[in-house]
Parts: sequence; C-alpha cells; structure tokens
Amino acid sequence: MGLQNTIKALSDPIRREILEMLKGGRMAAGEISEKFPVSGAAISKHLSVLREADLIRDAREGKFIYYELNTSVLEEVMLWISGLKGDKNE
Amino acid sequence: MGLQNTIKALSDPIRREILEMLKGGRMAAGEISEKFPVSGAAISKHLSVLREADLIRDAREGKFIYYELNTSVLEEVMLWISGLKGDKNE
DNA sequence: AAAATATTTAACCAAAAAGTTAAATAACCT
DNA sequence: AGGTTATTTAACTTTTTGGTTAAATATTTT
Repeated sequence: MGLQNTIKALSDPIRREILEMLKGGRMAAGEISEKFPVSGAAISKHLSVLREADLIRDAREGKFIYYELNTSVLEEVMLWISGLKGDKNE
Repeated sequence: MGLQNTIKALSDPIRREILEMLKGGRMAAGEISEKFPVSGAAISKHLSVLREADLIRDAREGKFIYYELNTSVLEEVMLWISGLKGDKNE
C-alpha cells in the first residue's frame, strides 16, 4: 500500500480509463471488460492492481462482481504533489 | 508528453525522490547521483525520463549540468485526479 | 447433477523498464 | 596537446509489466 502502489496503479492508461468509467457508478467486471480490446483475464488483472491499491472496492452479487471507485487514497497523491509544489494550503 | 508521461515518470520511487531533492534547489547530476545506491548511468537515465516529462529542466554550466524542478506539469495531474474525485472546484 | 455464465488464477510469452559496465562527449586544467 | 572530471550514451542483462489462452472457481439455471 501507500503512495507507491497508488501512483503505480495510476500509471497505466487502461487502469485510468477504468477509474473514469467507474466515476459514473459501479460496474460488473464483464461490463468493464467489454469496453477494452484486451482479454477479460487482462482486465481482471488490471482490476486486481487497482483493488490492491484500494482505488476500487469489489462486491460480489451472485454471479457478478461489481467494482466501485474509492477516491480516498487519492488524497495522499494530492498531498504529495502539493508538497512538491510547495503549496501553503496543502 | 501529457498526462501519461508525467504519471509514468512519477511512478518510480527514485525519480520521486529526485524531485523531492530538487525542491530544495537546483543540483548537479553528480550531486543527485551520490545520494542513490545505483550507478551514475542509471541516474542519468532517470533524469532523462524526468526531463522528457518536463518535470525538470537542465542547464549546463561548465563541466556540470544542473537540474531544477519544474512543477507546472503537475497541474494536469492534479486536475485529472480532481476530476476523478468529482470536485466542484477543479 | 449437469450445463451455462461470470470472473479469476495459472502458466506462459513478449515488450518495456531499470540496472550494469565500458565507451563517448564535453569542459576544465596544467 | 594531454589528462582529469562530469555526464551521457551504447550495448547488454535482469526484472517487471501487460498480454494471451486454458484451466479453475463460484454461482445460477435447467
């Protein structure tokens, strides 16, 4: 966990796009997967990177696993960047 | 260039540490290099990743090449994150 | 219980990233 | 000019990342 995991998770364009999709609300893994030209297995791995970074949370509902955005860990990134910029109001 | 390059550049811990060091003012490549347990060549490559992302600027002065922090491109990262968080005041 | 569906995990592969040492550049100093 | 210092570039190796297909797991449906 921590900043390193968060930024690493954000460093892939597919993962960022997944997060953007989830901004519109929770989605099942399959729904997410449909939008990308890569295999479901590849998306599943991206989802687990995002989950390990705590950028998303999952909830099984029957056959489906729903994913939803968790933005709380982004605060740490914002703070780090603000610190670098030397902002007064972190 | 763009968000992808910036975040990618930020995703390595050595590179982030370099940026933090430069917060204290410009430093020559060799000075930066001393602080890390990797070769000068490795640091030189990190510096070029950061330079290509425009996170640092370089200026030769005689034998030395000084690097300084450029935080302006971080704005884009902040905006992207803010957008994800759905912030009103971007 | 067997078949179908949704998703992950395993085993593997290729491309990218990060490291190394040695050679090339560039500027300074006798 | 020749030697030393600072730094980068080249060539190469190792590790990590992101992808694939096939098998495993979980759940629902028949």
